[in-house]
Amino acid sequence: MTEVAPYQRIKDDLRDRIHTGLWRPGDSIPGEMQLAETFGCARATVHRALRELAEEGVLERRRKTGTRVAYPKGRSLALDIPLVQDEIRATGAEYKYRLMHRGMEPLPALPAMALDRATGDEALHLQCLHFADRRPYQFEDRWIDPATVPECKNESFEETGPNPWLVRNVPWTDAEHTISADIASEKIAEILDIPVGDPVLIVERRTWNDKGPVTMVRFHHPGRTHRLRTPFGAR
Amino acid sequence: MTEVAPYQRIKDDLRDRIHTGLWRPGDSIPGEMQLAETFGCARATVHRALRELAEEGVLERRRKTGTRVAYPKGRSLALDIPLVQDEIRATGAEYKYRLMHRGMEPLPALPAMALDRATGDEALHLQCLHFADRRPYQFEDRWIDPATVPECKNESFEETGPNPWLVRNVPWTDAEHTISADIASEKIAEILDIPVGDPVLIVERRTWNDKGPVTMVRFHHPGRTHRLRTPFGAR
DNA sequence: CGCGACATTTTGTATAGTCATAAAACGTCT
DNA sequence: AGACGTTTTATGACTATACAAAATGTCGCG
Repeated sequence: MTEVAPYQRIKDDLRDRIHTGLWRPGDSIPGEMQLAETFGCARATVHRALRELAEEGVLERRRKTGTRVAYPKGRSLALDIPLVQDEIRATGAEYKYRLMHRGMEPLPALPAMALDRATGDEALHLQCLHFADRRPYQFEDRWIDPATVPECKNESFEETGPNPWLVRNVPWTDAEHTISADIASEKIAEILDIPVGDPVLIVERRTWNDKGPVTMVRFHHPGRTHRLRTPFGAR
Repeated sequence: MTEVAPYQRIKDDLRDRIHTGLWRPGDSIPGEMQLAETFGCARATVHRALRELAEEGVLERRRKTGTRVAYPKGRSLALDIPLVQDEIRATGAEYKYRLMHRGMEPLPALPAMALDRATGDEALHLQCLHFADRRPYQFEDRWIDPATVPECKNESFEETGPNPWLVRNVPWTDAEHTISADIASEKIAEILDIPVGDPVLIVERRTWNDKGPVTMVRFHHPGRTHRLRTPFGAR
């Protein structure tokens, strides 16, 4: 029943040989044809296993030279960044959303640069608060480029946050995330209901379309309580 | 030019249909056979395109039901966490390493829990500083489980940091990362040469083997200057 | 000796055909 | 009508084969 697919068995087997140290970084491993023979399967099956392992960064493949065990590079760490409401509801807490500010405004220097526009160009500025069990959980400070997303001007964002709306209505192709730490300014402290000087964890996101920059947003979290964590067993 | 592989063209084409809104989340898309016909290729080629798009989370596939466009879930964000020395040297700065402390010590409560051992069990405790151009860049506070990695007791870690050594000598299978923000305590402030109360970005990592927990480590970075960022164009 | 043309090797991709598997739809029997 | 087994259908996986592309090594010519 839970018969594993052959290509999976091969992947696991090869991974094992690396994890046990039988094959070490830099080692050349047998060619596809030879492996196919030892595993008693077609080359295509071995190929798939090797291809996927290479995609995961475990192996490095070059034509003619063959396949070798990759030197461990930096870990690439897969963080899950779910929609806030999902994240909060997953913990069993009650989610609440409040729009604090909405208006077309000239872009200050920093967001302008982030959106690749000139300082002073008009853009939609949104500030929202997300609550978990009536306590501030995340402060969202967002700019949306009306040139790329003209529909945003007709949205009030009173009821639903910009994130779900954007995710649903504006497909994007590229994103960049930046994570940093800061301390709460007076304004941020008041908004998040924490003492001035407390740590704040900041996630900044910029997204692009084929048409250009879509939005740039900074999420502020109370740093003492908030953590970003990878799911266990990410391989 | 047909320099791109057909399965890639198909992937891009399908992605486009989604990004342009032709196909929207929840929509069913044509079956493999039908797509194969419209693209003028074999079913296997379409299959590969669909499989990879499903792996990327763009599509959802169920037998008999067919393939449909996935509702955008949380983004999973791939952070690169390179070895410190690579990270520093990549910026052109000079890298320097200093071992501050090394000793077999009874585990305090927190690291003990992280390593899944009893408080008071002996483990190897290391504290190191990594410099970029003579300025403190990262403070590393690490515990290594000697039960899983007995060789660690013979390593001085005077010259090379524990990270490269572990990466090279102790294969691991699972890792968990946690990112959080804090403010500099007196001790951390002195070590990192920043004012007390400044923000600190903390990355914590736990890694496992088939034999059990390997190591747990906390990296402290000056938060005003340090950023974690995703590589651009991660799709 | 230098260097370009060519052959070889190994991975990459495509194809058709087969079998497996899951789930929905259908039909039959009670 | 409802329960249960059968058929249908779409995806999932594997095999075998063929050819393409890339990198390397080699041969031969000037």
